[in-house]
Amino acid sequence: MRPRDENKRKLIIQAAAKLFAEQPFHKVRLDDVAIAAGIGKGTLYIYFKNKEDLYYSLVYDGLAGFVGRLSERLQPPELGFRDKIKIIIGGVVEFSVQHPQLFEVMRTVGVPDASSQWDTKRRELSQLIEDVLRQGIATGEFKDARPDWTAVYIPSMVRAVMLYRSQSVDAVQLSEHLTDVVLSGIGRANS
Amino acid sequence: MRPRDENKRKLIIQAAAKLFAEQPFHKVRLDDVAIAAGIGKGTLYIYFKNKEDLYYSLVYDGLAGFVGRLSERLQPPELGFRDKIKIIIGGVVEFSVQHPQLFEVMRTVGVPDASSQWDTKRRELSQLIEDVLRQGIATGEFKDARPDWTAVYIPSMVRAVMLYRSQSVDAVQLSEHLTDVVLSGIGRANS
Amino acid sequence: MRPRDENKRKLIIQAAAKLFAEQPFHKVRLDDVAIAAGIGKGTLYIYFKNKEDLYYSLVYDGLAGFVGRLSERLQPPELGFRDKIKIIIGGVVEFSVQHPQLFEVMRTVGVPDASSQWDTKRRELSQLIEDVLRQGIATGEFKDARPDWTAVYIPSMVRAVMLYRSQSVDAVQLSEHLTDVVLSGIGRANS
Amino acid sequence: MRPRDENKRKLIIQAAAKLFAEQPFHKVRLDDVAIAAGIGKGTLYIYFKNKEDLYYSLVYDGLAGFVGRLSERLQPPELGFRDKIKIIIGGVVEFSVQHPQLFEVMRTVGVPDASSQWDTKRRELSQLIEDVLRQGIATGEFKDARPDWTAVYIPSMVRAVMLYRSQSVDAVQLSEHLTDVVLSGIGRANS
DNA sequence: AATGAATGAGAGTTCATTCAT
DNA sequence: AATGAATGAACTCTCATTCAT
Repeated sequence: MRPRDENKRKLIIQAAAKLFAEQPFHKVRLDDVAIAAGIGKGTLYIYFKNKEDLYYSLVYDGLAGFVGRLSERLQPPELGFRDKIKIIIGGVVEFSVQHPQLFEVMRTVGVPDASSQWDTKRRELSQLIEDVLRQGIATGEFKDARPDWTAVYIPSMVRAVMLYRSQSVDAVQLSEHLTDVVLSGIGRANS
Repeated sequence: MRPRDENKRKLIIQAAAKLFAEQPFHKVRLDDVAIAAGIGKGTLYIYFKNKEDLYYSLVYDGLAGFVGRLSERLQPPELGFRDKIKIIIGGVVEFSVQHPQLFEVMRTVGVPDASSQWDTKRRELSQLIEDVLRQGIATGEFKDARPDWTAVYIPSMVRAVMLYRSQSVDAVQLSEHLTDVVLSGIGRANS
Repeated sequence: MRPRDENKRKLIIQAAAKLFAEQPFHKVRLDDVAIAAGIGKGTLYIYFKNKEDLYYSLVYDGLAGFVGRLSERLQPPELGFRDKIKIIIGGVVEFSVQHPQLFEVMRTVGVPDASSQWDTKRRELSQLIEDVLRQGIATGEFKDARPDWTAVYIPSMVRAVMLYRSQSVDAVQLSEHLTDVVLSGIGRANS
Repeated sequence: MRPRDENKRKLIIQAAAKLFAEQPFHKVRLDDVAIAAGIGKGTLYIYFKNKEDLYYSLVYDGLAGFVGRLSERLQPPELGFRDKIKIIIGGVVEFSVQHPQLFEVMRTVGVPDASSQWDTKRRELSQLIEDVLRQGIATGEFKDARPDWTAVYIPSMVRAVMLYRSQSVDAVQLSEHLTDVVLSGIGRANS
């Protein structure tokens, strides 16, 4: 008996991510995913229930990894809240640059069953950001009437730039610009 | 294929908008669109070249109307740049509230052929915003290294809130919060 | 608009009957059915819900026609019960000769959902026979402890001969033999 | 593919018989057969060439055992032909009661390659019955123009009752009724 | 001998599109 | 212009069979 190769799942997800990034869901053929992954078509169904499952697993895996890593980076107690915001923004930008497919993929995704796994991870990310904001508000470092909204602003801003301005984006510059806007806004005079 | 009855076209677009808002592109059947619009399936092809055309036309129409109206509202020469930003944000929010389907629809949309009509309109909106920003920068009222980026931030922030926080959104409150963040940021201390 | 051609249903059923008679259910491809009927594959799904539906419809139609005709032939009040038995046996034999595919088809059919349409027709046939038997019993012309069983014997006997002895079957001879056996049995001495 | 463990073969056949009795051929998955038999899927192919082979082997085995046993029971030279008919009918009924699955299974079976093994066994059974009939005819005890046909009637009658009236069947009663019909028929008056 | 992960041909079914009416 | 019956390409998914272990 051939042992279940755990790498194969990863392999499939990678191949699929690429294809889903290039075309919308309905144009991606599982035939092509199988070919790209170098496996048989039937094998897909050993690792994933169906096309949707593959799709959401892919988003989930990517997001879960990212949120996990980001969460760790925010642990050090010596970090100030502004530092944390920088880390968050930097992290989101970095992720969007390193996994453009994945970021791209999430565009097609609607709001799935709010119960679906990947949505849970998305909420987790929002919560992570919101928590940082709330702590900063508590110390008076931030002032924000709706940190829950601000928490969803941040990833969406990155996404928008990557989506519509991707050719000319420098990660560092984008991080700095975003941090600037979020922390200080663009208004200068007559405030 | 030449629209004879302009009303019928609107009818179809309305019916389609509802369905495309509820389900992703590939799950919407033209059969259902025809039924919802109360017309025959073949009639769709009189008014639209194919499914994609219907889809993009729908987004285009909505967006074009919005951009047109917004553009007009920004005409009065007595408006200050901060007022204009408020108008823009208010307009986007208002649009997203009044046409949630349309706003929802755009989620599925990827970056279509950059040449596609609706993308043109999206760029027009971005440009509209960017222009206001640049003018404000010129007068020293705004300070922004990348107004082109900021221009895409704004609609994306609205979109994100509508998408993920839609249950609890009050239009006025959202407008104000957004304006606040964009103009002043959330940072208070140590700036 | 092309009007729904009611002949088309018949056409499909005929083509399908031939194929289902030649091969077991799972070896019949709908592709081939469509080709044989000279229609598009999708058209099948306008007239039938799916492969099973086509299959059972086919059996049902054939059986319904037969039971209807047989029922009429048994109407004349001047018929004696022995005549009626002869008519029934003759009818079943004739049907099995004229529609060998259909008879053949029924072999594959299991006992479907007892609720399925075709089973209803089969029961109707059984009942028709049973009624004749019961009437004959009432007049003393027949003696049969279980006319309900005898009613199912008769078609099954025809079926068996057609299935396993089909090369050498003469309809008239078979009818007479069956009538003989059913009415008189084969025992002669020592009864 | 050479059966090493004769027990395992039996095990598989038993498990398969149950499944094939419950569903038509094409709905039975070898996966399920393997699970039901408590063995690996690949093991099936050690004992049987393929799905069809398993299927026919199953029928063959059951039938072969039955025909063998029946044949023995008919050996005693002191038996009269009527006794033999009773034994045959009783045997068929008993078999159909004890192995309803197997009996049920044979329904799906078409006329396979007339060359297939199981058909040979079926012919053997027919021949066994026909021989008894012919001997009875020779002694004048029976009168039957087509004992070859009568030979196929008998099992088919049992099958039909088991298939369509199975809930209410008492083996002894069925045997007696069948014997009655076959030997004496149901006609009483005016013969 | 035994296994079950892997395979991929082939099946049923859907649905955007066409076209006769 | 309007229709919906007809189409068939293309899809997802199944499952008998193979084969590395």
